[in-house]
Amino acid sequence: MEGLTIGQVAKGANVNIETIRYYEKMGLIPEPPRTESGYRLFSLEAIERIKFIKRAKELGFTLSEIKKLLDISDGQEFDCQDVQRFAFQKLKEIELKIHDLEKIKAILQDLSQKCPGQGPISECPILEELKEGGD
Amino acid sequence: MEGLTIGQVAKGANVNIETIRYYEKMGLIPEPPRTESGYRLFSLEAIERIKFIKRAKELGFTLSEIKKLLDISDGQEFDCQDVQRFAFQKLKEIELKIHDLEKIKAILQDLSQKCPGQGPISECPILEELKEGGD
DNA sequence: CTTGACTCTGTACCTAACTACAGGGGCTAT
DNA sequence: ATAGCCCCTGTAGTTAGGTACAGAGTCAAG
Repeated sequence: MEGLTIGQVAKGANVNIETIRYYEKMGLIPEPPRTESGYRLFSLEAIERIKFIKRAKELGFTLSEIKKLLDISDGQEFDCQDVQRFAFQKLKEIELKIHDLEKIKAILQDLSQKCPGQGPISECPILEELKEGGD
Repeated sequence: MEGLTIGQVAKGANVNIETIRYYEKMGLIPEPPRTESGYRLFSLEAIERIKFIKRAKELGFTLSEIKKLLDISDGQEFDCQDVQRFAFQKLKEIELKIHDLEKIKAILQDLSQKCPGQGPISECPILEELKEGGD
């Protein structure tokens, strides 16, 4: 049998089976070919695609943003101007995210240095540092 | 009248009023003092706190993670070892997030360069680039 | 001293993103 | 050839994170 079953893909990408069918229904992954009896047959790429979706979600992107990203990368998005606009906007967002993450990172580093392994923490400048992140 | 009404805070943080009450109920913001008639009176800090929550959400943190972060920064978390462990783990996560964002950023830059402003896009290595982000 | 905008509590409703059946069929090792 | 695990569709239920009333009280301006 050529290709992976849905269960193998689920295991490989560490999601559950229903999630894969859900992504398929939502258009995030292409409909795979089927066996005679109707079983889905996936390629290894499907695993990578699902892993990507997972990562992007953890970065705060919604499934519909991720779909757009994937559509573009698949060449499904033909209006180049639209792509440019989308890419530019996402780039700004990503830069802001990186910026904010760097700040939280610095704060956490600071925090864990101030914490000697015992006793209470006095005060932390977490909010001060993040007053202006953007909107 | 000393302090801000919930409506003013909502406007200032650009969220709606119900969200603020929801965050209060969830323990993300402290219960503010009240007027005689029962109106909440917030300080400016409340706005910053809510803005922080908003930003952190956009970075893919859940409200309960954000709560933990805030509890620690408020000094509500007294077990220093626990703080250390949490901080260390979050630092790893953040570094991974930054790393993945940098990758998506590079891809988008690449994409928008390949896109001259007209015609279809051929193929994009978006998945190739993100094969191993971590899990 | 009333009108309109604001606030209160409590409960119900909503969307995104799953997750869990139910009922039925397929595959494979003994 | 049957037991045990896998897959199918379809539909219903769940969780997180809000959002929207309803019904009642409050405040500030004219």
